[in-house]
This record gives sequence, C-alpha cells and structure tokens, in this order.
Amino acid sequence: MPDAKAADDKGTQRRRLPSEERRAEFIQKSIRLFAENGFESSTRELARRLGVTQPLLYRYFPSKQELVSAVYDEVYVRRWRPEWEDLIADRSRPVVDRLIEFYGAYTDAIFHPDWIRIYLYSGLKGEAINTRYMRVVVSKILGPIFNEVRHDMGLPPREPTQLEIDKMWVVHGGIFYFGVVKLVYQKSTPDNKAETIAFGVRAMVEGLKAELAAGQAPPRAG
Amino acid sequence: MPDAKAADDKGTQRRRLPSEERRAEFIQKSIRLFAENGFESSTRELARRLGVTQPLLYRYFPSKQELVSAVYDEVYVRRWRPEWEDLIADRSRPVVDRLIEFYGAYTDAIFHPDWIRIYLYSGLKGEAINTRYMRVVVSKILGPIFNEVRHDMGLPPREPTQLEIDKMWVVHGGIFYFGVVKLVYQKSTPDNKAETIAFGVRAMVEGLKAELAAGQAPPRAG
DNA sequence: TTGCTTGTTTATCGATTGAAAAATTAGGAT
DNA sequence: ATCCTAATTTTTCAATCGATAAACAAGCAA
Repeated sequence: MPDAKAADDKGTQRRRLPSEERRAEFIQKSIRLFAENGFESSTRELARRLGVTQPLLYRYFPSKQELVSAVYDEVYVRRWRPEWEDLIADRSRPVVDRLIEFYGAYTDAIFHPDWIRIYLYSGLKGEAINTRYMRVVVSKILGPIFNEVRHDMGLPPREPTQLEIDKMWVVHGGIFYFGVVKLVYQKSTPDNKAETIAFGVRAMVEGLKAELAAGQAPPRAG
Repeated sequence: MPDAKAADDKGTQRRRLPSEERRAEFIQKSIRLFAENGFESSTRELARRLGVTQPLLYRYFPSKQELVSAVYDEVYVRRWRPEWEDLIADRSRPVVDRLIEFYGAYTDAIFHPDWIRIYLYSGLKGEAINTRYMRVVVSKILGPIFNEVRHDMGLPPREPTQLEIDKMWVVHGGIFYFGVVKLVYQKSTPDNKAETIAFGVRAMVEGLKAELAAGQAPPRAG
C-alpha cells in the first residue's frame, strides 16, 4: 500500500485543493474557455484544461448553467469600478478631459478578449445580465455624461430623451466596437487607443453641444 | 407557430421540390436558424423547420460546414450594393448629404436581426469571410469617405493612416453597434434611425475635418 | 400500364454531450 | 498508526450530434 502503483502520475501528481480555491479555478478557466469557444464548450474540455476529471465539476456546480452564471457574475459585475462614476462627475476639471480619462480607464478594464467575447456571446444568447448591464451603462455613464455636458453649457440637468441616448450610444458603442474590431476581429492590440478615444470623446461632446444649442436657440422663421 | 405534427400530415402531404428550389429553402431556413441559435444549431432542428427529415440535408450539402459556407455567401456577398460606392462619390451633392443617404441605405440593408447576428456569430468564430468583409468596409466605405472629406476641404487625395481609419471606425462601428443594441439586445426596431445616423455622420465629418485642418495648419511654436 | 429517375424517408452508426452514482484516496485530526 | 472527512476518480447512462447506407415513392416518359 505504501507502494505507489506503476505510475503515469508523472510530473502531475493529483493535486487536492481546498474547495473554495478549486471553485475559483473552475470559474477562471471557464472564462477563458467560454470566451474562446462560446458557452457550448464541453465540460470535458474544461476539466482537461484544469487537469482534473469531468465529473469533478459537478461537485462545485449543480449544472453547467450554474457555472455559466458564475462566469457572468465574475465578468460583468466584478469588473465595474464605482470610482468611474466619480471621475465623470468631477467638475473641478474640464469635461472633455474627464471623459477622455474615464474612457481610458473603462477601456483598460474591458478591452480584453475574454471580456469582449463573453459580452458578445452572452448578448447573442439574450441573457438577462446583458440587458441589465446595458441599463447600467445608460444610468451610470451616458446619463451622467449628458448632464455634465449640459452643466458645461450652463444648462440645468434633465433626463435625456431616448433620441439623445441613442446618439450617445453611437459614440459610446463606437468606442466599444473599436475594441471589438481590434481584439476580436484583428486579434491584435490597439496601439492608438488613447488618440482614438480622444477623437470619440470630442465627437460626442461637440455633437451633443451642437444639438443642445440648437434646441436651446430661439426658433427661426421659415 | 405551426406545430408540424400529426395535424398537418393531412394538409401537408410530402412535398417534392425541384433540387434547386429545395437547396435554396435549406439556405434560407438556415439563415434564420443560425441567426437565432448560432452555427451549432442542429441539422435536425433545421430539418424540422423545413418539414423534412434530417438526412435530406446531405443530399444537397456534403457537410454541415458546406451549408454554413453557403449561408455566408448569401448573407455577406449578396447584400452588398455596388451603387453605394457611386453614392459616396457623387460630388454633385454636399458630402454630408451623401453620407447620410448612404448610411440610410446601408443600414436599411444590414439592420436586420438575421444579418447582424450572423455577422456577430461568424466574427466570434474568426471566419475568414469576416476579415474579408472588414477589408471591404475599409476599401469601399471608409477610404472613399476619407478622400471625399479631403476633397470637400480642397485637399488632394491620399491613403488614410491607420489612426485615421481607426477614428473613422469609431463612428462607422458606432452606427453598426447602434443597430446591434436595438435589434439584438433590445429586440426592437429603431424608431429614430435617420436622426441618429445624421448625428453620427456629422460627428464623423466634422471630427475628421478638425483633425485634417489641424494637421494642415502651420506648426506653432512651443 | 411499365419503367426509370430522383427526391425523400427509414434505420442506424460512432462520437460527444451533460450528468448521476459509486468507489477511491489524500491528508489533517486524534 | 488509525480514523474520518472531503476532494477526486471511475464507471456509466441517456440524449443528441453529424453523417452514411439502403429502402421507398412521386412523377414523368415510353
């Protein structure tokens, strides 16, 4: 019994991890795997990457869907930085500067193949968390930006209209989609992220200001 | 949703279609199915929707991958309208007008859930056709727009730099992503497409002009 | 009618999937 | 050493997948 049986144990002897650690490992490797191959990736491939057997997964997650949900939570919820909201609202600095810095930090967080691909996959699946995330973007980013621009123009805050939000989506989504093009389609790293973001921010702020000024101007005859 | 079951065994007697017609039917139903559930959708589900049995597929396509390729061809290649290129280049009209009309027509063609979802799915799969399509966008849309704006400023044409293309991607991709948000994430129809596009086009043209004018200006001391 | 072509179905295979049940074993506590 | 708990593996199952081979049947030609 102390006699180790003829071993294919090789370098990889069976590692025994504390429950919480193993669970975290499953989630981390799942993020990578699901990002690469979508959520239909097999649990066996996942186990293979972890160096364990497939049924072990079901010790930690009652079903594959539960694992997927844990991945969503990690990717969507955990990467949001509450200080971004303060950054946007810091009126001691010019609004364009703030937004350039915000989008720099925001894209630092989300311009990773794992994040972007899981976001796209889950969006295509129609997952509820995706809809929830979009509402967060509107309420924590686009809405606040709208009112910071208004404040910069000396206008009182108000709720943006759907059309105004949609116009902001064009630029916000454009910055995101720039990341998609670079990281997913071209599989490369953007080497001019800062300049491209600055272009987008200026376009958003100036476009928005033009619209708001036109809406504010007295109606012309015609 | 008609449930193809015993009920319509009577009404729908076995339909025998000419080879070409049946093949086209397979492709059309595949577009819908793959758009909904991704390319891992089963051939049995496809056959069910067609009201035929699954092995019939293999009379028309040697493998599922061949069917997928046929879908790509239909969706990517067949929807491109060569007249778009003339529209962008029509110098008898103001450049902003042209671009607003172009993007109106372009989004009329691609703002359909089927197209957008298949585009996203194939992009995530890293299909070669996706890369090819992106190059078409650059050479037939972004590049020409760049030089139309330059012409509008009285500047001679030249190849855009990568940075300039990337900046244009932000707006172009923003318009596309606006469609993604509406059609995929919100599953609704944009009711303000024209105004949103006009906003994007103005932002692209004015932003580009500002950059080109700055690049053109004599260097300042400092 | 008979016969032939071809569109379609029936039956089936081997591989792969998510998942359950039961057997094993690592490793700290006693 | 012995025991006990919990981490891990072995074994297995029922569905489902893409694909093949062979049987069947609709419709035109003679």
